[in-house]
Amino acid sequence: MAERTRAARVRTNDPGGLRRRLVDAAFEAFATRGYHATSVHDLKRAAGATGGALAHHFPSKKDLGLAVLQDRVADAVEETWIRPVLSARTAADGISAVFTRIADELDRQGCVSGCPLSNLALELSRHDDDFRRLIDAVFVRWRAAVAEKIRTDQEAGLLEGLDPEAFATLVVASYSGAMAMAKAAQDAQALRICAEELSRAMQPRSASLR
Amino acid sequence: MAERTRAARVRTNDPGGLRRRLVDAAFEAFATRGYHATSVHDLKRAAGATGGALAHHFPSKKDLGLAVLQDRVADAVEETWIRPVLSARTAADGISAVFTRIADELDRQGCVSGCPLSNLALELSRHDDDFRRLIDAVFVRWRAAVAEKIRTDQEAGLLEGLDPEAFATLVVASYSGAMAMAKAAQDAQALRICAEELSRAMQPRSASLR
DNA sequence: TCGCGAACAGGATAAGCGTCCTGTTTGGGG
DNA sequence: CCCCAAACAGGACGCTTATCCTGTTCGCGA
Repeated sequence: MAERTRAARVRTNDPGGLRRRLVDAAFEAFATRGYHATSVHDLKRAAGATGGALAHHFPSKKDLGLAVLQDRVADAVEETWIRPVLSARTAADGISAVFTRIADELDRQGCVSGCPLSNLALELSRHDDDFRRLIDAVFVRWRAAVAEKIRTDQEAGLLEGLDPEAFATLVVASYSGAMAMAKAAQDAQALRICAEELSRAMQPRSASLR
Repeated sequence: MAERTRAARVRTNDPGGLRRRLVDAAFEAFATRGYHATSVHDLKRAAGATGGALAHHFPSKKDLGLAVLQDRVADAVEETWIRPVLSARTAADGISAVFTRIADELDRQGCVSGCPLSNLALELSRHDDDFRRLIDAVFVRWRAAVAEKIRTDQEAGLLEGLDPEAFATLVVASYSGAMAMAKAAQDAQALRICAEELSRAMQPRSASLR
């Protein structure tokens, strides 16, 4: 049943590489177009894989989705949010910088696809509980990292008067929601505004005008 | 081709009623399961309509989606957010009350389906520009109403030191994002936390601990 | 009362979907 | 070198999808 008429039959088994290409293609597609709006045929074409190969690595579309969440979405949050914030001078600096950097990137690439985690969260949380658990775990990790940085600042005397966990929740919620508005407006301004307002909310409570 | 074997053929033309039932069913389904995850067959069954009737009122699924946004989502935001906030004593009261009321409702009904507008925003904004424009318009209206209430408070001397438009953006973003987290956690706590943090951020900047 | 357009019934249709199956190729361990 | 499990090819399969078509029924205006 294999192809024989084509000139050179050159195939090399590369399980790790093909698997990675499939998850990459799925991450890209799920994050931009959505899980249900993406067909497995699209993914096969994007990754240059055949049905047999896909079925071998991922028996079902759901398995691919779970792999995307574990192998890509979690890392994306780690790279774009957690590491920059933790390595910044202060929590306020880090949070503001992340908002600004992402807004700049969106302007540069000219379109807003939204936060991959939020996109999948809204689409899949109620669809399947396995998805929901993974998504929630990423949100928990995200909030915990921001809260940790805030607490570190407080212990160093750089910040006062905030509940670390609560404010971290506000930060993550603001980002997620601002990205939703940015996606609807196709304009990153909402992100910059929220960054500014969060900075204001973090300032120590002394008499100062704007 | 019509049914003749069935006992009593009782049909009454009710264009307005059937149309409303279709849009209701679509709103319910799109808001909870999502647009792409809902088939038109599901909608026909939920509304008790036949293919011919659906096609008569809505030539395509997209037409139904646009009607849902115009006739239901916009009103839902008006009812659950804009009117309560505008009619509250102060902006701070209104915002806090809406967060709390919705959190209570979610606890009572035991599951979190999320904000209909945000759900559709993330799923459809990049899918189709007609959807995107309608969604953005609702966000704009939403933010403007909250900003208006804040400005009214300021003019009455009840509030100071806030940029109305900017803070309204933070409020809407926080709600949208907190609802996303609540959906992933299936727990309304994120909403209560954000309400509390927004209240703190609205307090005049005097020396007071928590 | 009657006619005509709007409202609706019910299925046809073609394309697309996710999954699975059989067969072939690869490459590392014995 | 050989062999066998893993890796992959390619398509069949059954089901669902959204749309559309023809035919029937309703109900308002005249």
